[in-house]
Amino acid sequence: MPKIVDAEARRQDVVEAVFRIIASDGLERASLREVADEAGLAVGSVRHYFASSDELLVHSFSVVVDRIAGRLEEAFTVVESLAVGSAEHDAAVLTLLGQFLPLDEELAVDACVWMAFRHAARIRPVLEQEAARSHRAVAAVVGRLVMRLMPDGGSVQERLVSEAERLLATLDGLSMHALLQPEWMTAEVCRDVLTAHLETLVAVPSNR
Amino acid sequence: MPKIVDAEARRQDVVEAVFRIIASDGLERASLREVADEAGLAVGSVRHYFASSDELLVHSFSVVVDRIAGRLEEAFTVVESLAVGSAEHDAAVLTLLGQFLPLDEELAVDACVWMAFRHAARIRPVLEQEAARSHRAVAAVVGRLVMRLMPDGGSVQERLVSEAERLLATLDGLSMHALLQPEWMTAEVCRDVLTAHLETLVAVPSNR
DNA sequence: AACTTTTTAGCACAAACGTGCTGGAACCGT
DNA sequence: ACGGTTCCAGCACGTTTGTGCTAAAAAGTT
Repeated sequence: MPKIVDAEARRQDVVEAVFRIIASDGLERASLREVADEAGLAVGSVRHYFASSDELLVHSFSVVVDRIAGRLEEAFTVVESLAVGSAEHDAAVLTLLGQFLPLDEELAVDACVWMAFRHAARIRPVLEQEAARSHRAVAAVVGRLVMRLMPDGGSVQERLVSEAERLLATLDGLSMHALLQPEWMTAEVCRDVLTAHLETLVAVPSNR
Repeated sequence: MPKIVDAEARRQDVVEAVFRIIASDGLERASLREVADEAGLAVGSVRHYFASSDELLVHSFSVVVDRIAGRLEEAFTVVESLAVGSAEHDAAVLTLLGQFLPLDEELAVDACVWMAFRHAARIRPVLEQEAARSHRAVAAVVGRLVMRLMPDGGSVQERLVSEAERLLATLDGLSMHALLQPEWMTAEVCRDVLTAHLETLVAVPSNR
């Protein structure tokens, strides 16, 4: 039999090389040659594990989507295990929302890569499917969270979707600003914005 | 003397070709040859008006920034001319915030181009300056608007910046979702999100 | 009509890209 | 020891890119 190499682990190495390149030089520099160099391989070797450049990028996209969705699900189970309104619950919610933001090195790379792929998916049809999957996964968690936090339990369908979208937009906007204008955006401002938003979520059902 | 051509108008034609290409095929396809084709010119002609590809892109960026900043300033003077709290005032505020969103064809192209350049500026140093200018211009208008709308007139400096950032993040997030996931994002949801946000802005000063 | 200067068009080159293809290296089961 | 299979490396080809350079076309002034 042949040389035994853990193919899946090798693929993962290559994917992480892709992540590093996207984070530092952008998606357009993630060519086969650059990726191979970054991974310490030859172009032919990378192409042994990924049939084409498109397959490499699509797979990389799916990996980052899985990572983010996994973190969100995990953080949400923590939230579910706590009593609504308790201090621990509020902290867990903030932790959950913090998964969207580039608060440490690993989160920053993921946020950066995720953002790059989502924007690329607008143009490149091969990425469309993963982009839709990513949107569904994130919207599901945010939707459940909003349902849990809203005073009336999100009984009004119409208001639920608009509040979910409002939270999601704020999160993506914050993440984007933190990536693009880091000099104007501190972790403290992020936290303040999130807590302010949460107050507006649990507070006013008011008229409407 | 030579053939007389309105050089500035020609430059503007080329810039608009750049916009169309970015909106439909992304920034990475905005090469000199593609732009020349789209503008109905030869590569050499485009290069007569723009010394290099970088200069063309930087100038295009500055044009879209000027366009957006101009619309915002204009809409803000309308807001300033009305009494705070009146129905016309609220409508004018919504109109102002709507300038960020791809609500019609022209706004969509601008939002798309603006988004593309801002993300590219993370990587390409030539675009850095314009990105910073764009951020300052937009943050200034949003900051003044928040100061005008907040119940205490935005007297608490710290809360003012976090509320301004919160509004800005929501706007950019909404715009991004409208561009990337148009199928999940209707103009109605956009409006609902904005009105909901405005209610949270004028409502609770609360504790803190 | 001739001249001058702007405008337009295009060629040529090096660099980088994806990909089809070939050949050697490494390694496991026999 | 020795095949057979997998893994690794790289060449070669056709495209596309930015840019330096040349030269024809166009048009107002003399």
